Amino acid sequence: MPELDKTYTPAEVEARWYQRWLDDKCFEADPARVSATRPAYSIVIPPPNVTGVLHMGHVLNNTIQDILSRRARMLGKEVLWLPGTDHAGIATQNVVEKTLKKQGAIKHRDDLGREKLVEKIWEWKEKHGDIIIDQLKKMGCSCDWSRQRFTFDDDYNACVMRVFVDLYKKGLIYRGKRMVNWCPSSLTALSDEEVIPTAQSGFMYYFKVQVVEQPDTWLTIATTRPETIPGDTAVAVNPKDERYAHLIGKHIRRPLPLENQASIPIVGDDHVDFEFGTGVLKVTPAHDKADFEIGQRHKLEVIDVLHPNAILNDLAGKDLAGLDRFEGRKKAVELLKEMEVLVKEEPHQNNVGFSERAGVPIEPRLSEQWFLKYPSVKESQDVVANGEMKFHPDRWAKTYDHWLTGIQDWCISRQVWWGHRIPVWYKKGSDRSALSDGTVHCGTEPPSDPENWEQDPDVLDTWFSSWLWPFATMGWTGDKAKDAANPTLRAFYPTTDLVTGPDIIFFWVARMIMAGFEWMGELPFKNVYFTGIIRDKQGRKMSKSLGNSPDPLDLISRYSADALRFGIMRSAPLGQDIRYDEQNVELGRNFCTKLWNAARFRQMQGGETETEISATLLSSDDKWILLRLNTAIAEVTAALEDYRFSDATSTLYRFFWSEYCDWYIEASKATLQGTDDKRKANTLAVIDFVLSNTLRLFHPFMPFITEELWHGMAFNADLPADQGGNSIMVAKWPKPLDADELAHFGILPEDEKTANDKYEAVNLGRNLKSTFNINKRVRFVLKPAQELPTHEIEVLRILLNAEPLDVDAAFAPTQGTPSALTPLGTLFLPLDGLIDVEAERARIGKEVAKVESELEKVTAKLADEKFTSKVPQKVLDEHQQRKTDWQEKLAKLKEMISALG
RNA sequence: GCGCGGAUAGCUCAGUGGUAGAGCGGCUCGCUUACACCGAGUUGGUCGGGGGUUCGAAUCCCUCUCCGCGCACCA
Repeated sequence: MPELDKTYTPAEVEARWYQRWLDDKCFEADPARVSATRPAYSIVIPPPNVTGVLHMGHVLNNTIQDILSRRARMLGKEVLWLPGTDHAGIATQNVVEKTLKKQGAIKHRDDLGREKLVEKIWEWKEKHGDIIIDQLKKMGCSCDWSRQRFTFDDDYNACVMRVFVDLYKKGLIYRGKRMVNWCPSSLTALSDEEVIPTAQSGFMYYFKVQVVEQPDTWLTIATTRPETIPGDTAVAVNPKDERYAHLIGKHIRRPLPLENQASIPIVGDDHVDFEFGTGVLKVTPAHDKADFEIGQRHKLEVIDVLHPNAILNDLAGKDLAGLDRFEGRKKAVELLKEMEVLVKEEPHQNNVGFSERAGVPIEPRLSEQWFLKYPSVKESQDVVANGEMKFHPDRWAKTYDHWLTGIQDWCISRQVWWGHRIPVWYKKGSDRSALSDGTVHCGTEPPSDPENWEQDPDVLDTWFSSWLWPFATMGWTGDKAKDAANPTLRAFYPTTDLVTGPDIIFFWVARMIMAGFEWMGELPFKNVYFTGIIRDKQGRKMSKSLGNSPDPLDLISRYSADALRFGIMRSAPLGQDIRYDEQNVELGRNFCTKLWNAARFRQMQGGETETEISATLLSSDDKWILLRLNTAIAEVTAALEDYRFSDATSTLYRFFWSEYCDWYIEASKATLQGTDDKRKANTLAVIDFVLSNTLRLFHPFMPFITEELWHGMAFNADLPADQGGNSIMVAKWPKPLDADELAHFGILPEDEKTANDKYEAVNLGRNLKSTFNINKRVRFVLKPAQELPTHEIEVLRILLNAEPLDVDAAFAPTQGTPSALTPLGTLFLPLDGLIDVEAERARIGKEVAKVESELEKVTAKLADEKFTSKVPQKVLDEHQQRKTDWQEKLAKLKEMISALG
């Protein structure tokens, strides 16, 4: 056995093993190896932004995927964890544009033009694209890097084009002039999902307008956006509103712009809520979704008073033109004041939609966009509703179902340049509003006479490429015969698990399911695990602007990747948000150190790795730890099968730290420090057995240190290469000893009690020592309740740190000797009158009080006829037994007090 | 407004009808030949409030309060 270093050096170990795993192609999936006895297991990574950097959310998400993948390998499956990145259209273009502007290279993207800018973005991608991938590698992620994909790869691009053309031909993609969410910063349309409603404190402005036909009548209108008054083309009231109904059909004078105070109609529309504001609504069809609909119903004029970048245009009038929308608001209020029509302004809370990527308020805007009527909606809804696809936690199924029920068409076009260009060409000189077969071309290839055509300038929403991820990454071609012969698709689609955040359930998960059905005829994954959101200690979401997100790479360098992984998994209960606390990572590091030292301890006992355990030589402690190991294996296995990762880590922690290290190893020192070589070798065999199982149980969580120790302890030595000889990654996942094996070792369930009783006696003895402030080795005397083997006495002595431990059935303590009732008998701490009798009396008195109170409770219950007559026999027996136990204990405690004198 | 989570020890969380738990922290001891990134001991709770069902409720029902999230509305 090679000797382990005194201290663990994770940085060196982690780098070395990761390279070795890569060299040995340990992560590479081979569809040819899939068989009935070697089933496939697959996950596709939620592709991070190609120019992004790793954050804690990635750590959580990818640790889980790695745990699932690594365990699947240990279960003997052929595993494909398929990695890659996405091009994140708007975000990436924003970053590059901003950088170029900062460098002074451009003022506006038009200065460079489409081709040049896209070139610059590619340069950026080449430079930054591998950062996040390298970071995932630092975490230990066991992805098949040979299959790494990017949403802009040629093959992938072809999939996107094919899908667009297919949907277009099916009539599901159409072009329409509609109100969309417009981002004035990125100058593009956004889908509803990319708009985040955000509470804003603003003002509600009340202003009055004159009814043209009745100059004495004034109406008061409430608005939050006075700058859009020049775009008003009507005011609306509810026809059922008695205050105003008689005015329908008349007109009011629009106050702005000053040079064009047009007369606009008063219309009746049910949309108006007469409880809200004044019950009179100004209608701006160009700048509000609801207003646009009112406008449609009443055939109102549409006046767009904003430039695309939200600067007011000439139609807003000379006072407002050229102002930004927010400055324009102030100016409009001033003008209303000057005209003396501003009635009041009140602070007002409302929700304003913000662009998810650019962080600015979006502007509802009428524009020509491409829309998609979602395909395969019913299948997608059913597959989750009927439980064929499982969500964990399953409450997300309800959210998913709700969204699909009220689903709206998806605006898929974006007015940026970094993205998949829409494969539609228009015949030059043709009228785009009246397209026909001859004037529009939609195809994966340009028209044969490209000089006569112009391609649509728009690109597709990034999610329009991401929704194909589960099969486009596997080489899907859309050709039935080819795809049927594609070994990767055949073996690994549908994938097994998807791990993602619930915030992208609509953006991504739902759409992937639809795409799966539409083009593969099948669901894309069988289980979806939704992680929680990582929050800081105060419960705030982690964000760049708050600066409360730690850098995972920094954590790795300070604590190791294993520590980070273990720490984050320990604090991530199923379905709940995670309070991140660096202490958990520190605890992960401590755990690694403990593991390292426990392995070193084993090595220091010498001897080769022992494999044969002799049933006849097993001590009660050996049997106990084997039973505890069985429980731990069963618990961890069950927890992982239910995606309860933090439960799994709790079990690992409890088993290893408290059961194995604190009790078993300490107890086995009786043997290891003894002179019986046969027993010693047998205990070492038990230790090796337990450690080799422990390392395997830990491996999915802490891949590096477990691999290092697997080899360091030579547990790989006698194993075939593909079963752990080469790497712990493919060692067999532990199984509890079955009934036959337990019988072979002569282990009975009640063996657990034998050791437990002993440990309880130890606890009580230690407690005695600390009560009397004894911190040296001292003499204990046990007056045994039954005969004890010498080995057990030696274990007791070591655990009690007693010198000596006398066993004396006839022990007659001097008055005042502290003692404790233990399952093994009465344990005395003879201090030869050195103790404070009063302190001891107080100590036992406290215990008496507790026992008396418990006894009182149970006695009262048993005296209550309502209780005894209604309760099941089993519960009654339990209570009876409890009463007897407390009574006995009380009697003995009283004896102890009287023995004090 | 509708829906979904959550409220248990100082902190993070287990605990779905039968004697309230764990880890961390705090405090007190201790460098006993694996480990001070450690060991031993100890201290912490009328289980958010109120009502109900029950012999018995942290647990089931009703109701209220507070925190978080989603959807709708948002003039």
